[in-house]
Amino acid sequence: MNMKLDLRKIEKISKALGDPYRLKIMELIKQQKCALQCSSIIDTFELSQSTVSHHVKQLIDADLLIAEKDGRHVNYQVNKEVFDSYIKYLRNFGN
Amino acid sequence: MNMKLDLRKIEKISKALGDPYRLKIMELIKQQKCALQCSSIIDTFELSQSTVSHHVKQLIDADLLIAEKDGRHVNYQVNKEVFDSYIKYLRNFGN
DNA sequence: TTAATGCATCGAAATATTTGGATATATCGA
DNA sequence: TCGATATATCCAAATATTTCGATGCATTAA
Repeated sequence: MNMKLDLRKIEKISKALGDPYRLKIMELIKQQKCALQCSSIIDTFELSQSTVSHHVKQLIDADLLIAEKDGRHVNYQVNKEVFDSYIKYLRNFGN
Repeated sequence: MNMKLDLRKIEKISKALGDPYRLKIMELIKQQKCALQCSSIIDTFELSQSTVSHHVKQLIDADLLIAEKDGRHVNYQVNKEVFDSYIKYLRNFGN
């Protein structure tokens, strides 16, 4: 797909990744074979439900996560395409 | 070199990249053939010297920039190694 | 239909970040 | 040496983010 992210978007993605809980949420979701539900995330941290929801929302707003509603639950998946585009941008600075 | 960054470091790097001025500073420095001086950065933005200095400091603290003193000036360079390690970490999420 | 569950949103307090002025320090040029 | 230049640091104000309790809303189970 190879989308081109503008600077505003790069900033948003970076900001979303710049928090320890959000990084751990990403890792949790990555480690799942299948998509993860929010309640599992809540069980993992010493954070209130609303705080976890807020963090997850930021990851979704940055398009790092894809949310899929499934009845009462919501399943989250890593948006690999956006990660790839972010990495592509960062490669400008590396090798 | 292939250094392994811990989560705390990943967070710091992400946070450093999560600001529009700091992203533009990185781009400015990248675009230089040779290293850039702080005064050039200040001329580029509508920000005070102390604010620019503060932003540059955060990039240095995250090891995204290498500062080299040269008389009255300081030259900045992108730390490609750290970018590569950061990209390597992010690749866990992408492809 | 009603109660319970899963998640989102609102509002407010606590905390962190951003910003610029003032000042410090080091170096250069005259 | 003395004044000017380049950058860093300190402080405080402005702004943004994080956090949680309360509440709302949709869905499922009884």
